[in-house]
Amino acid sequence: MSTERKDEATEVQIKNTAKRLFFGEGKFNATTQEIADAAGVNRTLINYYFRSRDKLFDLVFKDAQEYEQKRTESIMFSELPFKAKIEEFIDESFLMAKEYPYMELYMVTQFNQGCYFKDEEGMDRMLKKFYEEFEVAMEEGLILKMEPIQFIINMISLISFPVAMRPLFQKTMHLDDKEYERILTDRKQIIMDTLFCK
Amino acid sequence: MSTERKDEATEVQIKNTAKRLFFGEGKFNATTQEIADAAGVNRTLINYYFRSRDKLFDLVFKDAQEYEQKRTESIMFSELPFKAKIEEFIDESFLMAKEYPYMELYMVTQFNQGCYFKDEEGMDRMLKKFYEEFEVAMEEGLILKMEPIQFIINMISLISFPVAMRPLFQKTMHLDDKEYERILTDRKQIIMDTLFCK
DNA sequence: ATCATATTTGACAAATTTGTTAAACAAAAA
DNA sequence: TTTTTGTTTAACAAATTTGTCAAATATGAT
Repeated sequence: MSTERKDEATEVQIKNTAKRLFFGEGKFNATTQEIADAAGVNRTLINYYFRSRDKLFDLVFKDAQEYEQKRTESIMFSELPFKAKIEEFIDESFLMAKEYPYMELYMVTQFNQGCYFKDEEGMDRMLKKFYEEFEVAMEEGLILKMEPIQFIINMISLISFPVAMRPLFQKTMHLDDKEYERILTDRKQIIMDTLFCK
Repeated sequence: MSTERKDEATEVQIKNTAKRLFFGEGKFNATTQEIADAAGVNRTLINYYFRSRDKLFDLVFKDAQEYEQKRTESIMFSELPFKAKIEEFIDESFLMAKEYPYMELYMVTQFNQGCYFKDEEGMDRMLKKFYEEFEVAMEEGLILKMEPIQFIINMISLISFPVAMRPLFQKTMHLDDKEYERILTDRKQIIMDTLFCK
């Protein structure tokens, strides 16, 4: 029996390539052949390392979910004041979106096709914490009076949508890559001004 | 040569079913067989009426695009004051989203796979008009000072995202259908409060 | 060097999906 | 009725995609 692998470069290579294709280039329907070609390996290796195409998909999806949740948790449970947390979250989100612009979209389409949620408990803990801090911020007059859920929806929407919808926006508004990057950079302040009263 | 058809019920039936599957249920990868089954017709009829699967897809996509643009145009070129136009737009969007929750998402994924835009000219005219009215509203202090493009992004994001992301949100936040409907209803006022200063 | 194990490859089989064709069927026109 | 036109079906062919298997190759340990 072998518990260790001498060279798992290929396995990692395949997984990363799949990640890049899905999240980086939006090729949600990439075939095993396309993935193998892009990774520069034989197609059969995908079956060898991951048993099936679906298994590979699930794995990439799970990893992404975990990563995103950890990232968010580390911000939300930090010692930063509420408003700074949101700023941090925006920064992180845009950074992520720069490398993997289609990730959010992929997550949604996966959920649409009946996908379960991984660490539900962790998410609940985080939401609870958020709700508490949100109440305080609202009392302080930092935020317009509203249900916390509405604030969350506002926040996620303002951050994620322009990233997920980028190709649509760019084409509709005739914006080149450089111009859109600038707009996204400017957005951090815009979002903060939109979310907070003062 | 035949310019008229005695009974185009089947053709319409297929098109509507495809529309429902794509936009209503989010089955973006539905096969011709699935579409035919859902429509209760023989699969070959899809080829008979639309020549190929792709042609059917293109047609449904084009129709949806046209419809959405017409809808928006009729509001934007109406005699309503700026703020009322936005309200109208929100109402229309939510109504649309109720029947076809996955439409926005579908549009984006189509654009991601390199799709052209239909009536570019019409869109440009509309944007120009919007920019003009936006400038006025900003001068009047109705809106925080920002680039019009940022306002548009804010608006579309706040409206469309919670609709497109509904399955994700609902599962994450443990909300049943009724509760989410209520949240969407409440959102109109929230969005207006978020977009406008007074 | 030999052996055992891990990795990679090519060839093949199976499944899925799409598109074509010829024939059956229905309905209106001649 | 016969003909014509339009519609629907079943059977087939082609293409695509996935998964399996045995053989080939590499790599490290003995």
